Amino acid sequence: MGYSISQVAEKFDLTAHTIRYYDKEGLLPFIDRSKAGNREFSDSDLEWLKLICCLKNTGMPIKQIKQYIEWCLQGDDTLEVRRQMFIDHRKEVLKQMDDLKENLKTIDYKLELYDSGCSIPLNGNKS
Amino acid sequence: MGYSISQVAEKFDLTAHTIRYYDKEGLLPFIDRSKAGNREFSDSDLEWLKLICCLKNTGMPIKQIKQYIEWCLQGDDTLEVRRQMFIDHRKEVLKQMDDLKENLKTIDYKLELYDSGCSIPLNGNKS
DNA sequence: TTAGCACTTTGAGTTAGCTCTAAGTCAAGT
DNA sequence: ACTTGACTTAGAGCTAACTCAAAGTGCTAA
Repeated sequence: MGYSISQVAEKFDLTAHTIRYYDKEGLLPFIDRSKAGNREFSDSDLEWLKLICCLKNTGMPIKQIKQYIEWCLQGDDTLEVRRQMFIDHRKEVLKQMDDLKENLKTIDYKLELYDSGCSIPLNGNKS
Repeated sequence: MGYSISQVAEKFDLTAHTIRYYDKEGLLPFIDRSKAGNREFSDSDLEWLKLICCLKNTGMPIKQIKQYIEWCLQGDDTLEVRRQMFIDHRKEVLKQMDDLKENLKTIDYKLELYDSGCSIPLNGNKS
């Protein structure tokens, strides 16, 4: 039977609109249809969508995800370029984590000032 | 003398356009002007901008940052609401770090598959 | 004094990623 | 047969955050 678009939407905390948008953008070229023309997601499709969400949530643009999907469809000739994409993207994710850690320090510093009851946290007369 | 907009732009890896946009949106109501009408940033202004960039880079919308700036200008009456804002935002940053860690696992798993030379990483015939 | 450059403003345009509407199809329940 | 509800498409609309263009001002150096 497979999953309907609304079941998948619920599972992934997306809307059906968004999933159709991803499909339209070429991110889901492998989804089967029922006789009525409705999308039917298999378990393997859910794995694909999970990866797509992972890439999207780590800041990869839709267009680049689409590029990756196209490489996948092209077969083993693109194995190396796909591997390299993950290596590059991994580096960006690590950068994001570092940046987040740095920014957390700034936030914690501000919180210390607020918690200490100091009303002049930053510059003497405005913060 | 203070810093010109282009000096600040360089320092923060922003464009002068973007800084003017932030100013227009009410994020920089404290910047002084030279006789010629040009913005002159003080060291204290740079601290403000640093905090603004920190909040922006951790996903806070411009409108909410503007709200914070307005609270700051209102004085000590808003100390508690500002403190609470940082507490809430800190929680969101921690959530982002957790999500990033989870997604990194997925990426590392894919990389293992690619590195092991397996051409069928996800679902048997398409990835 | 004139050229050049960095700055100014207003307001329009761009991009990404949705988000929604309209009009319609299909299958199941009463 | 009819209603209900989930699905379909094409395409328009929306929001956030820039990004740029046009027209103009004011300092500085030759």
